[in-house]
Amino acid sequence: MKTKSKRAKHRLAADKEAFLEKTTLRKEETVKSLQRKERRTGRKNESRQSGTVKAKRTWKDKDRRLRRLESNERERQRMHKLNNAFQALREVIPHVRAENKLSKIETLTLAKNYIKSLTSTILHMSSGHLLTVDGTGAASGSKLYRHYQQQRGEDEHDEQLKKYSTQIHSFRQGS
DNA sequence: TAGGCCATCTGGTCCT
DNA sequence: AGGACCAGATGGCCTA
Repeated sequence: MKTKSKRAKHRLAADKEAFLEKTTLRKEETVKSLQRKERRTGRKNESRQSGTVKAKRTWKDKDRRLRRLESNERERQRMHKLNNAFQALREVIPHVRAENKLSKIETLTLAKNYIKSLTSTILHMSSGHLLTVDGTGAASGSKLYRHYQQQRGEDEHDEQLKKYSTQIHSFRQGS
């Protein structure tokens, strides 16, 4: 695992505004490069086309170009939403230092193991509680527990906890 | 400088 | 038909 502390610190130091500025800058650069590209291809097309055919094509090209730009914008918005969701997920995963920004793949992997460890913990606790209360183990909680054991095996609980805490540890180490 | 991560563009496919 | 979703390509930034 790659060390992230420096980059993460740098990212946090730069506030949201700076980030937005950067994004805008990137966007402007992209637009400029697209315009350059367009001018190049435009010149090429101009040399090939003539008369009304040329006018029609230009109109069609402009229309197509406009649609493309619109769908690019929508795609950008969609990706921003996705990134917001990633950020929200990062914020609910405990025991990770705030400045240690997780990558997307790290976020997903850690979240998966966290959910697994929580699930097995809850099932263990509810099963133990119900068994001591009614002594039969016939309650729905312990049925659920038995089902979980059939699916996962008895040692899975400790495995999940170990896996999760190891992962947390490795992120803390920045390894 | 190589490699990882990310944002964006793009064309294809699916869905409403 | 038009928007949403997806995956590949590309290029920029950052770190070791």
